[in-house]
Amino acid sequence: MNRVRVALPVPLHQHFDYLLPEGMQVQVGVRVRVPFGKRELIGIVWQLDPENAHPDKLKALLEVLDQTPLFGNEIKQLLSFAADYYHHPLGEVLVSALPALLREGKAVLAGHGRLLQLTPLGSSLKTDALQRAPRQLALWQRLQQAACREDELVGESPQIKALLEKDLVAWQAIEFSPFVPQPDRQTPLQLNPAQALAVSAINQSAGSFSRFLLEGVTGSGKTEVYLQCISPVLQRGQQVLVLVPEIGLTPQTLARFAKRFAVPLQIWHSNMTDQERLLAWQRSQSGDAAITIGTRSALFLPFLQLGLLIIDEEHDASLKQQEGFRYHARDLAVKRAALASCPIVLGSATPSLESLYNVQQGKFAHLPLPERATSQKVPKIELMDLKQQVLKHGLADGTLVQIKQRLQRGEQVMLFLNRRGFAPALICHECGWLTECQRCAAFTTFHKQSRQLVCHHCGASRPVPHQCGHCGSTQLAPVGQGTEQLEEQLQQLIPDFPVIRLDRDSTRRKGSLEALLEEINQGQPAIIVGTQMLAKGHHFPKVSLVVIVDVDSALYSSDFRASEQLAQLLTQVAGRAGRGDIAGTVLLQTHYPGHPLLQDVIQNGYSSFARSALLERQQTRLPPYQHLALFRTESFDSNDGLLFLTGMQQLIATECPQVQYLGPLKPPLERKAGKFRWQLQLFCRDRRQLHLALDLVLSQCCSTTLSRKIKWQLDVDALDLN
DNA sequence: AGCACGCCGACT
DNA sequence: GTCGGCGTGCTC
Repeated sequence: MNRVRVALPVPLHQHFDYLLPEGMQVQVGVRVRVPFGKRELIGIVWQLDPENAHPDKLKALLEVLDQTPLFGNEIKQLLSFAADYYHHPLGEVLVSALPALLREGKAVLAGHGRLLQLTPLGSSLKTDALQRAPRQLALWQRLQQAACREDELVGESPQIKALLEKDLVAWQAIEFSPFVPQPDRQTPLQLNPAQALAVSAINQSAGSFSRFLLEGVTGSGKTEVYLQCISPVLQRGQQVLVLVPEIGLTPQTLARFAKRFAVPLQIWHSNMTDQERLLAWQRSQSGDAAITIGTRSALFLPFLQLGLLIIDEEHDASLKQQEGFRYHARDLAVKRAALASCPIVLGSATPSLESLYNVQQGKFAHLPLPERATSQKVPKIELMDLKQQVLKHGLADGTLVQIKQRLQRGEQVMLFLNRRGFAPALICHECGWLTECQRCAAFTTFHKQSRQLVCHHCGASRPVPHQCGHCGSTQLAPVGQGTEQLEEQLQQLIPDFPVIRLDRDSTRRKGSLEALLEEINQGQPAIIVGTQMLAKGHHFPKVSLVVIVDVDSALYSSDFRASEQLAQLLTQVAGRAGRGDIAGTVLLQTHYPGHPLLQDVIQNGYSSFARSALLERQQTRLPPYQHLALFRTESFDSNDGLLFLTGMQQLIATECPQVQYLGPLKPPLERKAGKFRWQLQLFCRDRRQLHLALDLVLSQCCSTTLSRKIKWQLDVDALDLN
C-alpha cells in the first residue's frame, strides 16, 4: 500500500490522494497533516489504496496525528452517505461532524478525562476561608464530599480557575471507560394499554434495525415510553441518543432522565465551548456517556455502542440545518440506526407528513398513544369569526371578553402573533410611501422602543426618519401590528393585569428568557404575548386561554408547508393550554371560519387533517410524493444568477427527461442583503433519477466560469421554497 | 474556501 | 516608480 485518499476540509467536490511515505503507518479514520497547494491542512484518511487514484504526481503525507482512528466504520459510512445524499463536499460534511479542537489537530487523549480533587492544602482549609467567594466556597464544599469529574463541573470554570490558582484543587487524569449498568433510581410508572404496547414493540426489536413512529398528544405519556425503552438498553450496557429540536429543551429533558437513571448522562448543543464539546465527544467514543441528549449535530457523535435512537418532536423544522451542509437530522438518524442495527423511535404529537407517509408505506411501525395518561381535561379549540366585526387593535370584542374573564378568574392568557416589532412598516400618510430596506426587497419593521427601523431579513437597522423619503411629509404612521404593539395596546385596554412579552427582542439579553419564564410561572394572572417561541417546549400550567391572533396569513400562504405547520401549532398549543384542573381553550381569530383545514383540525383532530393534507400533496405532486431539490443562487448582478440557473435548467431538460423542473424563478424575497436571488426547483418521483440529475448538474456547475461570480447552493429535500 | 498570480489606477 | 484593487486559476 502506498497511496491514501484523504478527506480535506475544503468545499470542493473532489477527492485528494497522497503518497504514504516509507515507514509511515495509517488506518482509515486517522488524522493526517498534508500539503495542499501552498498551505498545510489536517484531513482524515478515508480510503487505503484507492483504485482510481489521481494519475498525476502525488504529494506525500507529512504526519500522522492519531494512533487509532477517530471513528469507526459506522460514522464513516454515515458521513459518506450524507455527502452523497446531500451532494455536499465530504470535507465540509466532516467539519460538521468533528469538534473544532480535533479539526485543528488537538490530540485526543485516548479515553482520558479529568477528575478535580482537593490538594492537601485544600483539604486542610478552614471552613471560614473563602467567605467572600460564595461560589468558590460551594465548589470547595462539594469537593470535600467527593472528587468531581470534569463533566459534572460544566459552567464552573471561573471558580475552578480561582481554586487552582490558590493551589487548593488539582486535576487528576482518569480513564473514561464504558459505563457500568446501574439499577434505575425510580420504579417505572404504570403504563396504560397503548403505552405498554409501544414499549413492548420497541423493546422486542432490540438489537436490530427497526423504525417506529410514536404518535402521542401532549400528556399522553410519550416520555415515560422513552424511559421504559431506554432502561433495558442501558441494562445491556448500550448507549442511547435522544435528539431534541432546541437548546432550550436539553436541560429540562436531562433533569427528567437523570431522576430515573443512575448512569452518566450528557448534553450536546451548539452553545457549548470547544472544550466541552471535545469532552462530550470523547465520552461518547469511550462508551462513558450512557445517554446523550442533544440537538441535531449530536447525530454524528462516535458512540462506542449505540443501542437506541430517539428523535423527539420529529416534525420540528429545526432538525434540518438551514445553511451550508443542509442535512435533516431525522432522516440521517434513520440511516444511522440502520448502520448501528438498533431501533429508532420518532416521537411527536403532530408527526410530519413525511413520517406519516412512511407509516403508510410500511416503512415505520405506527405506535399511537391516543389517551391522555393524566386525568387532565381535553382542551377546546374555538373559532372567533372576524368578519364584519369592529376590531380593537386586531382583537374582536368576543376575544377581549374571554381574555378578561380568564384574568378575573385568576388565570393566565397567552396571545400568539408571529410578527415581532411594533409594526411591519411605516407608511407616509400623504403619498403612501413605505419604509423599505436599502439592501433587501422588503419593508423595514418599526421598533418603537429602540426607535429603529429594522430589516428582519438582513438585520440592518437605522433610526426612524422624521420625513417621508418620497414627498418629505412628516406624517409617518405604523401599518400592521407586531408583538411590541400588541403588548402596548393590551396594557392600555386591560391596565389591571401585567402584560409579558416573549419574543427575540425581549429575550435578547442572556438570562432574560429565564427571568420572564420565572415571572410567568409565579402563576399570577397575566397576559403573555409572544411569537412562535412560546410554542416550543415550555409549559405554562396557569394558562387557560390561548389566542392565535392571525390565523389567516398561514391559511393563504405561498409556502406549501404552511398549513401543516399551522395544524401542528394549533395541536401543540392546544395540548399545552390548561394543564391540571383548569379546562383550556384555544381561540382562533379568522375571517374564514368555514375553511376546511380549520374545520378538519377542530372537529377531527390532527390525524384527520394529516390524511387530507397527504391527499392534497399527492394531487399537487409535492413531497413526500415527489422528491424535491432546490438550487439557489445569490449574485450582485441579477442576470448572472438567472444565466447560471438557465444553463442548469437546459441541461436537465435535455438530459433528464424524468426530472420535472420549475424555474428559474424569483423566490418570495428576491433581493437579500444587496444580492439578487434565483431558484430552480427540481422534482422527481424516483429519488435515484433525481440524484443522477443532481450529479450531472453539479459536475457542470463546478466547471462553469459563472459559478465563481455567484454564490450557489443545493438544498436536497428543501423544507420551503423561499 | 484560501492563496497565488496578474494586470490596471491613485499614492508616499 | 510602488501599493493594492479584485478577476481568474488551482489545490492530489
